Amino acid sequence: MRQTNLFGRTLREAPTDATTPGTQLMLRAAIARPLAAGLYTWLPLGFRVARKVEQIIREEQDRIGAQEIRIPVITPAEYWKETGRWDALEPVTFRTKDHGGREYMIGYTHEELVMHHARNEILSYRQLPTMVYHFQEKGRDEERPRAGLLRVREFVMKDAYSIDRDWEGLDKQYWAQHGAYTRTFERMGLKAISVESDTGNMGGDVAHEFQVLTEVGEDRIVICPKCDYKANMEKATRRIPDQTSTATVPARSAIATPGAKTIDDLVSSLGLKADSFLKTMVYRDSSGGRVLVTLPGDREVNEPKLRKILGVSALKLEPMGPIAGFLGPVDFSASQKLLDTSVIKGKPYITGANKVDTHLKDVVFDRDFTVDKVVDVHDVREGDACPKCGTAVTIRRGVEVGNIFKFGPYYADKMNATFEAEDGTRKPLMFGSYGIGIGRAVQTIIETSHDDKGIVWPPAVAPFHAHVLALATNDDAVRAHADALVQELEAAGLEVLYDDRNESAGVKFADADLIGIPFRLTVSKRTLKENAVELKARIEEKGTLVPRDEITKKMRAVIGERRRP
RNA sequence: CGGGGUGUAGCGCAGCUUGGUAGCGCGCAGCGUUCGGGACGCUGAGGUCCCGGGUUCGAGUCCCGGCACCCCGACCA
Repeated sequence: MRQTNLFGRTLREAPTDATTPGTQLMLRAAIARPLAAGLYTWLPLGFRVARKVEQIIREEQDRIGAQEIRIPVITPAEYWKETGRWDALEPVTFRTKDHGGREYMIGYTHEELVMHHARNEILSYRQLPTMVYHFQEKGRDEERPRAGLLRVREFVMKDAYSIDRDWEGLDKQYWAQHGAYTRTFERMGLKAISVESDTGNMGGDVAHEFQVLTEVGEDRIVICPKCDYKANMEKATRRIPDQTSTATVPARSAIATPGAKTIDDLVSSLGLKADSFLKTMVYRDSSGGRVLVTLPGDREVNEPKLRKILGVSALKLEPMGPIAGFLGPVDFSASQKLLDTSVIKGKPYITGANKVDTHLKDVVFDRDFTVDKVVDVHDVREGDACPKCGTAVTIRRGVEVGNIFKFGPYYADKMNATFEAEDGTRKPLMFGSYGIGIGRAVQTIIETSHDDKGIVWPPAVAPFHAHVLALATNDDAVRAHADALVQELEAAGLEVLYDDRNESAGVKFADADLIGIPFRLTVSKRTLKENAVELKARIEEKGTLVPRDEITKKMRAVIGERRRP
């Protein structure tokens, strides 16, 4: 590929609205261009990377026996209505109607469609287990796209679906995918770790995410430095010290706390620590009843955990008017009262009195108030005890590059998808799904593999194997030699980007560093004199002269024997 | 969903306070000189100043309304 013909140009300066280093490099190196908020067009350099990422995924999916199919982008409403997700996904999906008024959405994901086909194709246990996958666009009307390709509104995902007779079979295919993911990310140069995750609006209950730790990530991951515990903060738990206070506590009494509407206010006005208080909040459950949630003043509600407990997809604090800020669990009537597991038994707390400017002191759980359920609804923090081994955990940011879900019969039950088992009974198809976002993977590679000059592509996903630079393109001898070299390399099966532009050496070197192709081959008057070519790896400071007649063999060796198809 | 910021040439920005011929750097085109780390000279092209309305003799600039994009926060009782 001649660079004079390359569609898309490199930028000296990144647009100011590109905030992460990877986004800046992605734009500067002509990987992709924005079209609208959260919508990007792949340019040739980026598209080549995306295709290589896809190919690695394809090979690893094929290796575990998954079969490639393709389901349309435009999906009819009827299947989504069977599972209730037509309504549940409304706020985050793109929808349209055909001329006959029939409703469609751009697939947010494809579980329903796979399940629909599966129930028609799979009649007998003899056809199981099986696994299919496809690469297809997903449309998600994200409230807030961000960081270039990291969170967008349309993107290609590889989504795979396993179908089994029973939990045992599902478990086997689930872990086969887990293994495939580990190999897939390793091959594309991503250091991804597997963490326990919440299942969100996907349904089901067992899930892992593959997270790449980086400061630009939007997820927070709880990691135990000692054992193997790793979990998304949305799901993470901690070992709670078994504390019980046996001190004799005087009867509760009211105290005046004018204007002290927050824990911070109370801490500063009463001079006590935040964990001396109980904070109480009111939400609504799925049937519209008031839910009272009480937890220690130094802890915060973990909304994903609470959503799951309440079975709702969105949470909203109930407007409580003037007594907001003075709420407490004593004598408050609600359809459900929840207490967080970290509230210490027997300990006297200060709580709101459900009366303006008033709190109650010496409030003890079980003596002064009772609850319906004690549940884990609090955030884990840096330094909390690991739930497995008790070591202080750390919290890091991560990008979720892949996820795997074990649904079991969840979709089959809703969609009446059954097969005839060996004993003649009808059983639900056991289901799992497994996703990797292509664009996010590419952007994450850039975020985690660059230096101050540009991208450093892992060889397996680089847009080209080699970047040939002809210095002084107006020199006939240099040009002729570079032309011949490129031809020879391409004939040997190498993918070559050829900088044949009439630019200064500095510009060419700078662009080569920016684009980040693993190997740079320089042809110049200087190298011609030695009858050699300068070979420099992107990750090395200096290059070496390689004799002209050995260069192709040498490049074949460093790239591997891989030929172009 | 809320808050903040920004829209002027392909990119980065100035001009707006105080209304009066739309600018700078990079990039781009032509010619010439250069040619191993973002070269130099000369000449030149390139604008719906986000959109609509208003005020005014006159609006990039002032006023009103809208749109787009970016960032932050996810309501903490």
